[in-house]
Amino acid sequence: MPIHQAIPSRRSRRISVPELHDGSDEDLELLYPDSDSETQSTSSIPPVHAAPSASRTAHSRRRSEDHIPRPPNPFICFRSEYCEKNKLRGAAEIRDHREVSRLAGVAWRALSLPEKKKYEDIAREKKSIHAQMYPGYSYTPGPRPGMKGQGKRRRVDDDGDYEEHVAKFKRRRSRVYSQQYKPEPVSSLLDNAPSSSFPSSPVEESFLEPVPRSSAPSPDPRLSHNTPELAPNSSASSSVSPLPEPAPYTPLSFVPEIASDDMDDFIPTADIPPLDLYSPSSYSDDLEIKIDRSQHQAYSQTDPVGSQFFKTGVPNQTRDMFIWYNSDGTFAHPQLAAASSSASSSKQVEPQCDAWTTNYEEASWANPFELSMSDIFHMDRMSES
DNA sequence: AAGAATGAAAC
DNA sequence: GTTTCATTCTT
Repeated sequence: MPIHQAIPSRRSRRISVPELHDGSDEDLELLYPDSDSETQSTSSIPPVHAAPSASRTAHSRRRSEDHIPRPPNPFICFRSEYCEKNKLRGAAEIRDHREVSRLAGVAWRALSLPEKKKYEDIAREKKSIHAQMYPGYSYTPGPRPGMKGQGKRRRVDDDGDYEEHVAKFKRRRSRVYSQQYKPEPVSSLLDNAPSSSFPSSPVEESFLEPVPRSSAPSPDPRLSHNTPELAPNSSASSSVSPLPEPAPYTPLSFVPEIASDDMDDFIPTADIPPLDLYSPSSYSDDLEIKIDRSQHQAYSQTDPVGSQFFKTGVPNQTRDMFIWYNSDGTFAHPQLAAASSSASSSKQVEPQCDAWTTNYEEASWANPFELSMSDIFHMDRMSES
């Protein structure tokens, strides 16, 4: 591991660090897993200035010696792990970390809520450790562009960068959009196709209109017993389905409202994320599956999971691959589970959310990616306005 | 030094 | 609402 030098800061950031924590290296290790607290010393390194990340990583920006990095957010935690796992596995190595970030983003968005929560917990934990270590810490971002003669604003108006700036803005918007479920006209999608990350594919047919959220599938931990691998290995990807035989797919109460026009029917369901680095070049658009999990701010009791939409024409079997199964082959999908157990019910089964707080991987997920990632087409939504 | 992702926290 | 910065490491 390369150790980056701490570079003299361009401006000193004030961090109030009134007291030093009693600094256990364990804490450090937890917060910054990669830092080797051992090498660092013969003890007594004042952990105060010890924000390991500050010197080691930190985006190679100039930071003062005693800069204290922010605690990582859930996504950053996820991304780190994502990187690590793939490194370990020796999966197709992607050097360009911009690409890694894109893929991590895809994976993140496809993550189930319980899985996401896992990283939120991790982030919370790190945050709390951070707070222990730096009691008086408060985040102090650099100067904002608003004031001052745009001193530090990223130059965007030199027509060279403007487009990129816009693109970036839209990208950012897009995730907001996906979180908020606002419908977007197809045309704008076309105009703003995500470009490089994903195959430019026949977007003509658009997906999009978010289907009214019905209660989404959720795992029922009570029915499962073991902990399947979260991350499918890419190697296994070719073998299709050691999965439990899917029951006939019967969209119970979540039959999508079909918007007539160019709107195809979408069937909301669930999936697991690819915890792997897939080369975008391996994507193909012959099978059009829309992966679009919405994110919810709260872990709603009734609608805990985001939705995913499949285009019409996707074979039932394929769709079924995306449905959650328990490891014993029973349905994790609350509705399907209810249907199979009691014929009478079209009523919804409320997922047990408290189980989610502790059991992240209990339910076995049908792994759509075992179909091979190449069958999956992801499309970011773009939004203006 | 920039950039790619998302989210927290600060303006 | 908008900006920075947290992680990672190549380009």
